[in-house]
Amino acid sequence: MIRLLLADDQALVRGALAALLDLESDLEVVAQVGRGDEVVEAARASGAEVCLLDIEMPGLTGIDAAAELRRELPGVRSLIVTTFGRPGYVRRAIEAGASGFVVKDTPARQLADAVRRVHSGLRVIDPDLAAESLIDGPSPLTGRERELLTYALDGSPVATIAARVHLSEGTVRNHLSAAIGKTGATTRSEAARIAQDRGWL
Amino acid sequence: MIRLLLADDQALVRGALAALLDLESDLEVVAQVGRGDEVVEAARASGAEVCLLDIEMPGLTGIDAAAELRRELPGVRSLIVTTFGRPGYVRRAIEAGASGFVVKDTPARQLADAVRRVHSGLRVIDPDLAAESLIDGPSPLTGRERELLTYALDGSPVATIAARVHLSEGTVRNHLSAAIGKTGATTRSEAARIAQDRGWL
DNA sequence: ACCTCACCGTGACACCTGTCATCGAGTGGG
DNA sequence: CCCACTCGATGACAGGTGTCACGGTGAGGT
Repeated sequence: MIRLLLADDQALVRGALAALLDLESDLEVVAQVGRGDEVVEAARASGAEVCLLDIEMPGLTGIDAAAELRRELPGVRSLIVTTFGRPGYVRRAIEAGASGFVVKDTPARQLADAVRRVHSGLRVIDPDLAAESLIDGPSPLTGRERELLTYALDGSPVATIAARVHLSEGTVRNHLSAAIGKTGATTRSEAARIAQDRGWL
Repeated sequence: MIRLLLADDQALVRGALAALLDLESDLEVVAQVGRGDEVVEAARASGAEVCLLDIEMPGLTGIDAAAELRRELPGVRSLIVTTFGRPGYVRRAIEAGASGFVVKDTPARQLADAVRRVHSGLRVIDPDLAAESLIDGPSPLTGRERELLTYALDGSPVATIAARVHLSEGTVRNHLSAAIGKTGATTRSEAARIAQDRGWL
């Protein structure tokens, strides 16, 4: 009997996944949480062996939750289950110590198998995403560039961004210009979108 | 026995919802599709009585699929099940003839009840969303403004948008300026984001 | 010690963007 | 019929934006 923890901010999806996995005779959902920062505590209390983690969650990212699990409960394995198969996500998930990465597009019947493999110590990674993540390479963005791009995501004017990070307007423009060059974009909005698509933010 | 059709582009979520609903003794999932433009055909072939429709789907929106169902198979009821509880979505869903609107944040155990109510002819609408949708009013955007805003969503330069719709650059700027005023924004990117949040696109 | 690189800043320049005034054509309601 | 509204367009202007050149600091590697 493999003991599972589910972390997803959408209650309906969480409950549905629980129903799906409980159909398997060798799987048992022992905990469910809707926030990233509740994962470790719930995992400890429930004695979960495998944690299925969504990435977009309030409190803490699924990837960050996987890193925390690695530190606090090294015996627990984590499997990222997410909507967005962004190349950078795969890389960061593996670096955070996750044992698997599955997108929500995969057929439902394959999920239980992925869980079993992760539980037995194998790595489960979507082959297409692994390839993309390799050819793409790691993020070329510096810390500042990444930070400023996240603020540029909604199309804020440079002045607003500069005020938010307490920097000169010219400096912000320069960092963003560098980011635009690295992403191959022509405007900061486009650069921000591209960076997000690749999981660089 | 209520016969259900599930439409959601994420196979895992679709399968999980099927597992969840099949646990109920009076419900039966008789069809599953991953595209909006396959809904009507599948509903006809399977004899579904209630269709659970996601909004974001390839081919056709869940809302548009509900409208098509209304026309082609008036006896079939539709229940929108979506991630985003945008006020404009609720309004458009009801206008399209949907009988219910539920966000994926709601507890899993409430879904089956929602399905039963819809099947018995009642309307099921998230009360918070209904209120928001009322105070918000309908979209103030004209057709052109809405169209141009969708192209502005990714931060494209005005010149690119103008070329795409075969309009003068100045005209595009004027329409976008109007949209910026109506949304209370200061840039077209912000206006586009606000309009999308309210379900005006 | 030297080099590299990320970081912060200034100034200048060409270009893009948002706003406003103004025009004409078409549509539908009172 | 006239009015209100949308749509398309032009021109002009202030201000925002992207790029480049240049300078300076500090951390880390050789």
